[in-house]
Amino acid sequence: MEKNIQEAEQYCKENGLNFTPVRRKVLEILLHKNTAIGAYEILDLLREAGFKNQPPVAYRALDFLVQNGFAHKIEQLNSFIGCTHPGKDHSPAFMICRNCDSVSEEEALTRNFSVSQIASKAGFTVEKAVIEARGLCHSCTSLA
Amino acid sequence: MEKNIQEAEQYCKENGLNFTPVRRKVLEILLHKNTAIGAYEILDLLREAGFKNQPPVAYRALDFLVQNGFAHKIEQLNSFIGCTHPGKDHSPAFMICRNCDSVSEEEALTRNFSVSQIASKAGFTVEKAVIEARGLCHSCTSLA
DNA sequence: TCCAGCAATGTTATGTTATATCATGGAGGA
DNA sequence: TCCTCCATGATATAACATAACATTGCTGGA
Repeated sequence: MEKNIQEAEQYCKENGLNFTPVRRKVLEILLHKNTAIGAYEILDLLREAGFKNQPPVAYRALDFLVQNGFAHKIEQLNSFIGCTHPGKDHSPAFMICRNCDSVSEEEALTRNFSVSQIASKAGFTVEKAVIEARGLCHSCTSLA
Repeated sequence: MEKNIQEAEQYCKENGLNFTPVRRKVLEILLHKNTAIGAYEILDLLREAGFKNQPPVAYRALDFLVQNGFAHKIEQLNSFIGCTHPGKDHSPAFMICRNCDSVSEEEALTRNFSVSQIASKAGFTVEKAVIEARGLCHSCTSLA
């Protein structure tokens, strides 16, 4: 945990990113749990820790963390989870347990593994998978 | 389009599902576009068509359609898209174009294809992929 | 030193998405 | 008939997210 924070700090230093107290605190909050946390729950925890607690405070910090690979948004839950191997250009697959709410991040590596392969490696039983890719469709690629 | 509606009607008849006017209308709305539509936009269109337009009206119809495979929710956009091959137990992958906002549904078949394979078949250039699976984690599977 | 520029944070307000809850109506079976 | 079930009507509010403008505090150059 503390090790991950230090790595994040180091990474920021090397890349000219500003690892401010709120951002650090939010990352600490995220890494503290193995479930995803909503922005407003984070906001509560920030207030308890003496930070301001208007929504933008949390969302800005989360933007920063997501932007720079320290956290991910879980779209199905409208919530966020810390990333334990930031910095790398990775393309993760998340396994969300409907029983214990745990979320585990599995590396899809070069994007050449299927959901079922990833899941079975992780011992996860998939009931429903959401796959959404953003990018450029065929015609828009042609135009560019 | 009209053909898809009729198929949906047929499917409902065979499966004891109630294909009511609102549900039909919402499906028509969804199938009319190749982009995803938000619930409140659907609500507006429902009102124009003479339906009631409180939020639950749209959300209930959408629940029905999603539940029964006539539509899908695009999590990244908080919006919905009609499904052109409902009824089957399929596991789709969505290609969302950031330029023209089109959303195309590609079949991931037995879940044994990777996002990149699916995308390249569709001529889609992936910039960011979201993969989220719901189910049971290793420990919760063991307990059951 | 002074101040222009910039990034981050503070603050207020509001927009957007989604659900809980209770009431009403209508079809079909005991 | 009466009861149950499902769908819808209606009201209220919860939960999630961002716009817009003010303030602060640092940094680097004149």
